[in-house]
Amino acid sequence: MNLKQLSHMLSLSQTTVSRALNGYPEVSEETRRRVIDAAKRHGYRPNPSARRLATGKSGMIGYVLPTGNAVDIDPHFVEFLSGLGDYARSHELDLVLSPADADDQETTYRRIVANRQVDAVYISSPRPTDRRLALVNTLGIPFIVHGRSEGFDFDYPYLDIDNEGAFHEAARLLVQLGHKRLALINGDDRETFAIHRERGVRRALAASGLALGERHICSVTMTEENGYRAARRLLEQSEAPTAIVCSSLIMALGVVRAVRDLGLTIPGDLSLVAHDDVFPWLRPENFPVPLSTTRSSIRLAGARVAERLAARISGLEQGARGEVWPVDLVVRGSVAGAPG
Amino acid sequence: MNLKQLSHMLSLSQTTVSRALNGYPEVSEETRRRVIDAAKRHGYRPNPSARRLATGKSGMIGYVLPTGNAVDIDPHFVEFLSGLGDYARSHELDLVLSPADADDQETTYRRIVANRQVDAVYISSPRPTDRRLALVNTLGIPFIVHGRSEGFDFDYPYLDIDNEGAFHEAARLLVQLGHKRLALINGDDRETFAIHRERGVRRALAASGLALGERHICSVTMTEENGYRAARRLLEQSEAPTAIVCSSLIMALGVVRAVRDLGLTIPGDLSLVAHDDVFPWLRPENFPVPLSTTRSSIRLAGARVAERLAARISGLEQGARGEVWPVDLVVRGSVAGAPG
DNA sequence: AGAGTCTTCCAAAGCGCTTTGGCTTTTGCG
DNA sequence: CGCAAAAGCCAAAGCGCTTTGGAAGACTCT
Repeated sequence: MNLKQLSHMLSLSQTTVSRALNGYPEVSEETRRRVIDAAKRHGYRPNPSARRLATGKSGMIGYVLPTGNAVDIDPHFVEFLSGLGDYARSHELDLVLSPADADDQETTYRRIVANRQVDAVYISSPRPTDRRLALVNTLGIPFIVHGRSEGFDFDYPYLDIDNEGAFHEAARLLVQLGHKRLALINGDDRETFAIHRERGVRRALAASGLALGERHICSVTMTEENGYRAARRLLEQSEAPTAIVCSSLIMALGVVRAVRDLGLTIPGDLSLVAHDDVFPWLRPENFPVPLSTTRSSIRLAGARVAERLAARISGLEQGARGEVWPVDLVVRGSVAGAPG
Repeated sequence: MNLKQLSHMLSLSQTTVSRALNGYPEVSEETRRRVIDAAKRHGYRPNPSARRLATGKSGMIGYVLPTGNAVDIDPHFVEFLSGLGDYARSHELDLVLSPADADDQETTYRRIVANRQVDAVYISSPRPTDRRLALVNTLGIPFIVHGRSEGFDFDYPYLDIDNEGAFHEAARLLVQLGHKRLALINGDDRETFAIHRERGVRRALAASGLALGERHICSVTMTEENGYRAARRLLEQSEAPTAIVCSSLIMALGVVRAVRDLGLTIPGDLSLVAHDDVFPWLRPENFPVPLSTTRSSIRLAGARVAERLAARISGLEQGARGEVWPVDLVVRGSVAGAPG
């Protein structure tokens, strides 16, 4: 059933039917009802390809997926996706993933914009002066950044959590508990979130006249193994930290293993706080010693990004509004006063 | 730059230019060169919307993403996606994720097929007589199933791993080591993979006159917490198993924790084997006691599915070819002879 | 009553591509 | 050399929608 057939069977022109369906005012309320009714009855659905060709709108949102043999998709992605899907489903929005060479995403961005394949895109894990951001900004497609960049002279719309505040709070708590030597096991420090987290920790330490030693900070991709290695390295040095703040639950798994291997205990010898993005399959309260966390549901963020993307597409949201979510500090058994 | 402009500047008709570009034979080799050359020089790229409207082909593959408040996307998905992306990237294939209510995916399948939004779809985590499979089969869109269904009277193309064989091998090893009481911590037993795994274990036990007790089998969604609970339940009963086969690394984390909480040891009191889909962020060799696994890279499967999907779209692959990958059994420190 | 203004609808022109059917021009062959 | 077949190209008709530019009739106002 296409527009032609429908309009013919209503003895109306395609114009009128199209307008009636799309809510234009140039059609009487009575005809509109008649049209909508008939459309529903016959299960008419406008052909998206045709509509897209005519309007340039696709009803999809895009994400450029960095790929490559050595490139792993972050497991956080799937949780974010769950949230995005939750919202998108109820609005008949589809998500198109365009795989791109991790080292050349620009080509892909240009392609999907030039082709009008999607109405909006989102960008995740941005870095300071991230090229994707600059590009997308000049290309003029609606977008939202999940996370934040830094060092640009223009504003842009984003959704981020208060990474600095979260890690500041975590570190402050540890300092208050008497810890003098804190360490940070961070994610890739080329990404803004990691920079912010480090900043938060440093600020908390500085407030008490302490500092984050060169050898007390690690920046690695967030795997269990890297968490283990980092922890061993930290704990086996002479000035071993008495508390560790860790950027992910997955790495925290490794930290816990390292602590055990070294015959130490949590929180007796080491206090541990990690950031929790809220995975259904790995929960901090179920760690051998319940893990204190800074918690923020990445899934909710996904839903919110979808919502704002939809709002931008429809013109409901405009401007470069940034949105920063506060992060909960959840204290559990893994922190205690400094030993000695 | 569109076709009209390009053909005009070449003093050719749109017909000829289009044919030259698409490799049709009705055009001389010389003109073809000339056209291709000009197209490249001016960076001409056919408008996909227009092409899609004319041909009905979209150059995208689809996946219906089950969503809902209580629905979590499987973390395996992201690894599969990495593989899919690897292949898709090199072939300029995009992936469109259509979120659907987990309880009503049919509507979405019908929509994306009716709208010709994608050229092919894949289906994952199928169940016996899975309705999606029957639907997609009648809708006549090219598809591939990742996993297998059962109980249909038609054949279909799929890619699966030898789940039964893998778990058979694992169980057989344990039996050979003298274990009499095996337990299985399985995934959702409404899904075929879980059924196959159980079958494999049973077969191995039966071969030695043993059986899988009613109380020695669990079927749960694969989270750390569920692994822990299942293990406790198993190990605290009177006829506690001396060996456990477990359907995922994530659950195995929970099992390890439970074993510790109970003051037992691996492999002294309990032998453990788990299935490993090969996550970059969690590796069996890094478990407190290196974990024996049945291993199969789900990422490679993703790449292969993409490859076959592409082949089906282009008509290169036809028929209902099923492909079953063997699974490696990797023995590490977590298995030993039965205690006592 | 006539002019001007809404209201309601329509015909037709795109959007940019593919493909059908047909028209010249070459080519092959007796 | 003449004729049929093949080669090479083109004009135009879709694909199914949106949107522009009217047109016809109903209404208001003086």
